[in-house]
Amino acid sequence: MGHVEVIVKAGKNHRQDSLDRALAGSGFRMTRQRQTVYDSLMSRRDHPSADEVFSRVKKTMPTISLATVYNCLDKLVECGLVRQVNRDRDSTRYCANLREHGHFYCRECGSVHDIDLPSSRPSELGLAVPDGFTVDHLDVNLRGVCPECGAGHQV
Amino acid sequence: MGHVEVIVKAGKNHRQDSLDRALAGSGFRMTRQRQTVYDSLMSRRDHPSADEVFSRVKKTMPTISLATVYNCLDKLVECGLVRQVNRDRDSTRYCANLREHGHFYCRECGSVHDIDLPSSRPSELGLAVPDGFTVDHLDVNLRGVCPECGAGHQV
DNA sequence: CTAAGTGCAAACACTTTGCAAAACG
DNA sequence: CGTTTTGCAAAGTGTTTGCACTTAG
Repeated sequence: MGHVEVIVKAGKNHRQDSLDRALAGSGFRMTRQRQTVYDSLMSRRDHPSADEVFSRVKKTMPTISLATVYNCLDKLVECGLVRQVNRDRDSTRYCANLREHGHFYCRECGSVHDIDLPSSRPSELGLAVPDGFTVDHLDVNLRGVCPECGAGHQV
Repeated sequence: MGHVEVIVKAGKNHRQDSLDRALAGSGFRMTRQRQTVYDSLMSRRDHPSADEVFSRVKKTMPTISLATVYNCLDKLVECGLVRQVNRDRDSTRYCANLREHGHFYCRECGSVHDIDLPSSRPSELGLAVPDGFTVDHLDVNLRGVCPECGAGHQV
């Protein structure tokens, strides 16, 4: 029990350190709201929308507003701690996994899963990018059915 | 001149045939609006938003409404003649290129370019999709700077 | 004829903004 | 203390919907 405590605390301190550093690095201030939003994202590594983050954060900080959640999320994106994940016209989702990765969207349940990329360089994926194009960012999305939803259908 | 005429006419007839067939195949009716919207998409192979399609189509059909353009585009997507292209929260764009391909978005000018994919199967792109996932669709997006915009910067 | 499609305006969901009050450094 | 950030409500954007009128088959 004491052991678990230590790990959790260490995890949280480390988390807070990166937040502190990242905010400072981009010239932003540390606020209770930003910390709470970031904690919420880091503690559950799913892909919540701003509204879902709002709901979660309201439990520990009932006075926070949705606009502030958007604001905090934007700042976290700006300082590079969080990635935005867009799936068609759905609400933007937020992802605290900074590893280069793509996303799998389940057509049935709407869940989002991270998919590792072998490389972030288009040429290594066999993509034929014509001369003259400079590629900054590669975004790979898969659609289909996740194991939970597929199980029912395929016997 | 006569030659060009013939080609253009043939192109248009072929185009109309596919539209006829695709609509019929999905149980939709042919309308002047759908034909005009489809022609507009096919004649300029760029990636216009619904609003841009609306502007273009209004020139030849001034009474058409934006809602109808959305409606027509949706039907064209449903019968498989057109693909939707979403870039973050931007307006949905529409693409009449049915070859399997990805898209390159220029950060500077916002232009969209088609990028050929070597395969539509994730495994052939080296993507590690965990067991149990069924993949229907693969969507690859690149961000960066296109040749026109890049030229100025890199001397 | 009659079901499907159009055109309009109003509704919608998600996101951003303007501004006074509060809080960080 | 001076800025930055918050919280609220209001505006904005892209898209969809409800409904009377029109049209394709």
